[in-house]
Parts: sequence; C-alpha cells; structure tokens
Amino acid sequence: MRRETVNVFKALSDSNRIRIIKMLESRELCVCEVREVLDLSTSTVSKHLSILRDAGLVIDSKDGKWVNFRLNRSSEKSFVRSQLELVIKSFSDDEKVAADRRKLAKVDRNVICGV
Amino acid sequence: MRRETVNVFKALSDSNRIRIIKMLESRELCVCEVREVLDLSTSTVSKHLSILRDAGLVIDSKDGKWVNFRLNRSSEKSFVRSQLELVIKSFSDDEKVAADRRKLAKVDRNVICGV
DNA sequence: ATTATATTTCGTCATATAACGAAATGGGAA
DNA sequence: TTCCCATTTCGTTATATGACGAAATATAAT
Repeated sequence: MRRETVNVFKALSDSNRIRIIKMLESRELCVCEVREVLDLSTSTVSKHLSILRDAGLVIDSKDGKWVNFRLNRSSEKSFVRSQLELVIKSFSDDEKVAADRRKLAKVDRNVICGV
Repeated sequence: MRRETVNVFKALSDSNRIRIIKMLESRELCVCEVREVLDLSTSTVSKHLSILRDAGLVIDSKDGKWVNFRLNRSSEKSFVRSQLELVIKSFSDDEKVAADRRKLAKVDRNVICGV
C-alpha cells in the first residue's frame, strides 16, 4: 500500500490542517500568522505545516528570517492536485473557515510576530 | 468545521480501509470475506466497515444472516462521490491491492465463513 | 426451541496523534 | 561578534486509533 498517498488523507484528516489549507487559498503565510489565526502554539502550527509539507500539499520557501508556506497547486502528483481542488471547492460554507478568513485579512506579520 | 467532511478524510486515512474500498470495486462483500482477504480479526473488520459506513462511503444491507457492504457511488454528497472516484482511480498500480483482488476472486463466503 | 453462524459491541492493550513549553537552530541586524 | 527573532526540534502529557478476544445480538437451519 502506497504510504505516500495514504499520508495525503492523514494530512487532511485534521480540522486545523484543513483550516490552514483554506487560509492558504488567500495568500502565502508564515508560521506565526497561522498561529495568530488558529490560536495554537507556535510549535503545534509548525508541526501541522510540516505534516502538510511532507504530504506534498504545501511548499515552503525561506525569505530571510521568515518561512513562507503556500499551496502546492502544481504538484507533479495528480492525486495531490485533485485533493487540493476538492478541499478548495469544499468547506466554503463553513463558519469557522469564514471567520479565519476575516481574521486573516487583518493580520500583518510585522505587527503580530515578535511580541 | 464540518466534522462530517473531515471524517471522510479520517475514514480514508487507513491503508486497510483503502484496501477494503478497492475490494468493494469488484463486488459487494460481507464481513468475513473481507476478513479472509485482509487477514484481520472479524471484530476489527467490522469496525473498519462501520467507520466507512459512518463516513457515508459505503452502504450496508442485510441479506439473511449476511450483511452486504457496497460502495455508496450515488451518495447525495458530491464530496463523497468525488472521493470515491479519486480512490477508484488511484492505487491501481499497488501490488497489495492487486494481490487482494486475486485473492478475492477465489473467495466464496459459503466456503470460507463458518470454519 | 435449540443449535449454528454472521455480525456487533465491549474491554483492554499498544501505538499514533495533537497539544504544550522549553531548548536548540538558523538567519538577519546592531 | 552579539543580539534578536522566526522556526524547528525535543520531551511530556492526554486523547485517539487500531488491534485482539470474549461476550452479546440477530437470524438461519435443524
């Protein structure tokens, strides 16, 4: 059994990680921006993002002291692309997702990080 | 966050349950047929099937002393239909899935059950 | 009714997962 | 260098999950 493929399901089977993906639809995010919206500890958010990255669902890139995470919409694996599309199409009527989006619009990493 | 939708991911995030779905592509199956192929205890298989049923991915129907499980290909939820389609399209090159299919072709519930 | 069989539920165990804070890492900035 | 800060890793804890066998249910057959 292909563990890689099952790991995509594992990565998507946590509501906080779904919220992260829905947030990443808006724009690239660093760890502390996600932490601010989800109200979890930095280490927990970092772990969630690493699980999504290991599953191939998100990509990270360094920018100075920041690490930016974005959706891997052009993954070479069609299964990953399909799952991302499905998640993007789904959860649009979810109130928590909507609230995250509103909160995210007000978040500026230069303000909320390093406090 | 819609727990129902996340539960579909949870249901699909176990390799034995993926194998069950791939087996159900061939035909309806009862608990003991699945048990025979996966080589797990009856109670474990029953639990796996109930998780898939609770997620809406499979349907069960009684037929005398047997309970037949089949894929819920015409679920009223497009998300469930899409996920089933994706699983059906995927894992086709998986050796364990192929072996399950070969084993399943030789399985007759009237022979293997009740031993 | 009594027995047999298929399935589910229950209790238990081992492992996996998600959460946290503290400590370690890595890259600007002073 | 030294300090700062974003991130990761580590160690711990609580809960979730997957496995089993035994007991309980439900139905068929005798």
